[in-house]
Amino acid sequence: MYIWASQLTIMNKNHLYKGTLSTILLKLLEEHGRMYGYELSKKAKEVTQGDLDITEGALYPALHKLEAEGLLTTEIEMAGKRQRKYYKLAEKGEGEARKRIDELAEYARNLQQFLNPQPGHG
Amino acid sequence: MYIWASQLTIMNKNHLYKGTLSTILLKLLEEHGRMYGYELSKKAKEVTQGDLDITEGALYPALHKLEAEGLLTTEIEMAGKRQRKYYKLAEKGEGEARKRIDELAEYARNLQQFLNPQPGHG
DNA sequence: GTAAATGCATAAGAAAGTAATGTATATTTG
DNA sequence: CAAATATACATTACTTTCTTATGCATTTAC
Repeated sequence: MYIWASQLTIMNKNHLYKGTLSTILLKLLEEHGRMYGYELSKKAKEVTQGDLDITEGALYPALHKLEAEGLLTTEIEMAGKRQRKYYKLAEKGEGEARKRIDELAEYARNLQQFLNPQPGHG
Repeated sequence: MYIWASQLTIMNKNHLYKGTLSTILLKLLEEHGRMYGYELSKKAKEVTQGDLDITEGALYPALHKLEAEGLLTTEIEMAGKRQRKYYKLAEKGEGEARKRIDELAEYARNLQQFLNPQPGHG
C-alpha cells in the first residue's frame, strides 16, 4: 500500500544523491566562488530542476565537515541585521577538492554509460 | 594525516554508489536475466572496472529488501553440494523496476551534465 | 498583521552502507 | 596432500549520512 497523493508536491530525488552531496557543494563553490549556505541549497535545487532539495539537517553538517577537513574557509558577513556565513574553497584544499570532483565526474560518466548504452555501440 | 599506502590494493569508490546500489542490481538483472548473489557482486565489479566492490553486508540485505518489496523472485538451486539463490525481476514488479532504473539514468545524465559541461555549449 | 521566505543551527531517528564473524564446499597452488 | 584462496549463503555491531523536527531571528509578500 502506497501513500503518494499527499506527498506529490514535495517529491524530490534526494535518495539518489546519497554520498555525493558534499562533492556537489564543492563543485558549486568552484563554479560560483563565494557562496553562503542558503544560497548553495537554492542553487543546487535550480541546477537539478528541483530534484535535489538539500535539507538543512544535511546541508549545514556537510559544510561544517568540509570546513573541518580544511577544504573550505568561511567569512561571516551581515546582510542588514541577518548574518550570512560565506564559504569558499580553501587554497590548501584545492587539490583534494579537485580530486573529489574528478572522481565524482568519472563516476557519473561510468554510471551513465552503464545505464544508457548508446544504440549501435553495444 | 592520511594512511593510504596499506590500503591501496583494496581501494574502491563504493561511497559514491550510496543510494544507487539496489537500482544497479535491478539493472544487472534486467540485462542478464537470472543471477545469484555472488555472481551479481562479481558482475558489478567487472562493469565498473573494480570501482564498485559490493560487500556481503550490503549485497544480501539489499536483495532481501528488493524481494520483500516484490521486485524480485528467487529460486534456490544446488551446484554440487553448494546452494545458489537465483534472483530475477518479478513480473509484477517490472514497472516499478523500470521506473527506478529510468530515474537513476536521468540522475546520471543530470549529474554528468553538471560536472562535465561540454566545451562550447556552456 | 500574518504567512512565507531568508538565514543560521542542532537533535533524534532512519537508512544504507562497512567490517567482522560464522558456516560450508570447491578449487588452486606449492 | 595441506593450506590458501575462491565460492556461496547469511547475520550482527557499528558508522556515516541522510530526514524530520525543532529552535531562534530577520525580511519580504500578500
